[in-house]
Amino acid sequence: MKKILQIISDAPLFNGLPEEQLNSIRKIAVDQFCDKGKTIFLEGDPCDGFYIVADGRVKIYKVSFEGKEHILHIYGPGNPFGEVPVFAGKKFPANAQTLLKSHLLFFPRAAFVDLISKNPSLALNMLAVLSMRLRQFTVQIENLSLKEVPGRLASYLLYLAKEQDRTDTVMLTISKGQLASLLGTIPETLSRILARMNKQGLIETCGRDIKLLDIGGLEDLSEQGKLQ
Amino acid sequence: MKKILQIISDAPLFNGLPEEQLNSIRKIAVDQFCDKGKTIFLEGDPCDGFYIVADGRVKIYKVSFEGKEHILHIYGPGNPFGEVPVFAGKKFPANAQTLLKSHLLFFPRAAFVDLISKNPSLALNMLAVLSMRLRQFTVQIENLSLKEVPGRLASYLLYLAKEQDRTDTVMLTISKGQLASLLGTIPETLSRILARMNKQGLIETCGRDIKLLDIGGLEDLSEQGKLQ
DNA sequence: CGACTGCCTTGACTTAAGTCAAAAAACCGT
DNA sequence: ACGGTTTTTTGACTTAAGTCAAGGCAGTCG
Repeated sequence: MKKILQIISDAPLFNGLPEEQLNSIRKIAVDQFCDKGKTIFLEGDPCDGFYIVADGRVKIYKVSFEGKEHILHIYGPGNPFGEVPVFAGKKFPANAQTLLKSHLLFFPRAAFVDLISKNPSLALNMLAVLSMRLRQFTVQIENLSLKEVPGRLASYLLYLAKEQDRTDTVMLTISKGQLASLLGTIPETLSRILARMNKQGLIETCGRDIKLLDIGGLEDLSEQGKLQ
Repeated sequence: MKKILQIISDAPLFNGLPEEQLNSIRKIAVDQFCDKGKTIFLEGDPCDGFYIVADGRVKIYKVSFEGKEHILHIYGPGNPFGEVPVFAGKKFPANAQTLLKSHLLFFPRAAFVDLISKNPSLALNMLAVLSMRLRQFTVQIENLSLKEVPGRLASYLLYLAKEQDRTDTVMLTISKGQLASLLGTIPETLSRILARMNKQGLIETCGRDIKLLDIGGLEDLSEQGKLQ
C-alpha cells in the first residue's frame, strides 16, 4: 500500500501543488478499503464528498428502467470520481462500484470546498480536470450518436494502444461484457463484431489479447464509423 | 441592447460576485455582434478564449465523416460556451454557429485565467458551471445509450414544459430538423415518431406548438425509453 | 397570383443491432 | 483434475431506425 501523501501528490488533480498544500489536503483525506463488487454510492445518494482511486478499479454506471447497465467510465489509480456533485448539487448522478479490491481516498465536501476557496491554484487544477472530463464526454457523445458499434470499438482499440504504448497488440483490462457496456452495446453484438473484424483481417483476437493487424484500417473505421 | 455589465452580472458564471470583481471582468470582455448562421469557431481551431451569449442563440455541434451533423447543445442568453478548452487544452472540441442574429461577449484566455487565479469565489462559480455541464452530459449519454428515440423525445418535451413553466402546451424554440439532430436522429424518424405519439393520444402537434395530452404517459416513456 | 425555396411528412426498402435461447469456452475453488 | 460458475460465442428471429425518393405545405418575393 502506497503512502497517502504519495498517492495525493501523484494524482493529476493535485499536480504541481506545493508541499504545504499537499499536506493540508492529506489532512482531510479519509482512507477506505473495499472488496471487489462493493457499491460505493448509488444514483440519487446524497453527496458529501468525492473519491480518488488509490489502488484498484471502479466503474461508474447508469442503469436503465429494464435493468440494463451502461458503464460511463472505468477509473484506475490516480483518478478522482464523484467530484461533480460536490460543486453542482447534492446528489450523485450515477452509480459507482469497485471492479477489484480497491483502496480509495475520500474527501469530505465541506473541508474540500474550504481548501479550494483558499487555494486558487488548486482550483485551477480542478478546473483543468473537469474540463478534460467534459472533453471526453463530448467524444463519447459523438461516438454514440455518429458512429456504429464497429467504429466505437475501433476507436477504443486505438485508444488502448496509445494508453499501453503499443502498436501491435493490446490487452483488454476489462471483460468483454464490460467493454460492450462501455461501448453502449451488448456482449452478443460485440462478439459478432470482433468475429467480423477478425475475418476482415483488421485484428486477431486471442482471449483478452488483441493483435492489431491493420492500424490504418482501424483508423478509417474509427473516423468513418462504419465497417466496410 | 443590454449593458455589458448587466449581462455579466446576470450570467450564472458570475453570480454573486461583488461589484468590484464584476467590473474587472467587464474590463476584459470584448463585444461581438454576429448575423444568423455565422460560424464562431470550428472543431480543432486554436482556443484563445471563451464566449457568453448576451443575446440570440448559438448551436454547438459535431459533424460526422459523411457530413451528418449532431447538435450537442443550444445556448441562449446568459450561457457560456467554449470555456472547456480554456482549461483543458488548446483546441475547440466542437463547432459553434449562431442560429439567430446574436450578441456575444468574448473573454480572452490569458486575462480570464489571471482573474480566476486571483479570485477563489469566481473559481468556485466556474467549478459549479462545469460540474453542471458534466451532469447534463451524463444525462445525454444515458439518453443516447439507454433510450430509444421516443424516450428521448418524451424527456425533451417534459424538459421544455418545465423550462417554459407550462403543463399543457409547449412551443418548440428550434426547427424540427434541429430537434432531430439534438436528439441524435434524423428529421424523417422524428416526424414518424411525432405522428405515432399523436395517434396514441400522448400529444397533439400543431406546427411548432405541441399539446401535452398525457403527462403521465410521457413520463413513463421517458423513464422506460420505449414506446408501448 | 403563381413559381420558388425551405421545411416537413410519407412510403417502400435496407440494415444495424437487439432479443431469446443454447452451446462452447474459460475460470475458480476445492 | 473436477464440478460448477461465469463468460463468450453462435444461431434464428425481430425490430428500431436509417436511406432514398417523392409529395405536400407553408411562406416569400418578384
